[in-house]
Amino acid sequence: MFPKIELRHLQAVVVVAEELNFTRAAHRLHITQPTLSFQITEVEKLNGIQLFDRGKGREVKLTDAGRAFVEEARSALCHAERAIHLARAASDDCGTR
Amino acid sequence: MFPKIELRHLQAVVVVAEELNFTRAAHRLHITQPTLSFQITEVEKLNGIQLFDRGKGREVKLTDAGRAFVEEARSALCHAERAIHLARAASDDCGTR
DNA sequence: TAAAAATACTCCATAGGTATTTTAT
DNA sequence: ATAAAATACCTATGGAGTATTTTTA
Repeated sequence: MFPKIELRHLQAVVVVAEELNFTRAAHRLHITQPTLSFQITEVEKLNGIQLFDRGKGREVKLTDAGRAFVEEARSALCHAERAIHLARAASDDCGTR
Repeated sequence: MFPKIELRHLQAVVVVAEELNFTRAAHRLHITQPTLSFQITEVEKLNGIQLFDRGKGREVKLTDAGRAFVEEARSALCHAERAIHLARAASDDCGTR
């Protein structure tokens, strides 16, 4: 019923998918590489899915499951931000009415 | 850039909006009423928005901002769940291929 | 006075960090 | 030899709980 992840996990997966490099992704997210590594592993373990192939060497690749996940994750993040923006806009309307 | 809330907050707002009663909503969320009360306040404070009118008495009402927020929050939660479902489906495809 | 939300406080789980190891170029 | 990811461990923040107070219908 309740998703076993938080927005921070979605954000993490999306950025890693864009960078295909944990170290750079961690910088963008303002967290350390081990923390990011753990977050991704957490998402995969908790939900029984494999999002990235990183078995062979240091090259990080999206799996098919990862690609599907990222697309929806982007939408979720987008709507979450819109929720705040629209609520702010509605509040401001009241202020200037 | 990064939303100052997590999915649990979105879930909390959505359920309170449906119940219009913090105690019942808390039950549905499997948390206590004070915890829920605090979560909602947190969302409002951190983002400078007012989602519920609960100044007068014990009647809880959605504000305009709240209504806008809830709609997007539902979408965000929906996409988050779909992210997991689709990823699982993609994984299973591989297994049965 | 009863029912519901808010407040005060306490505590523990866990998110995040540092240090290190492993691995593949 | 280097660059990047994983692992181990530790700490501190804050998420969640219990107890209590406030409020109004």
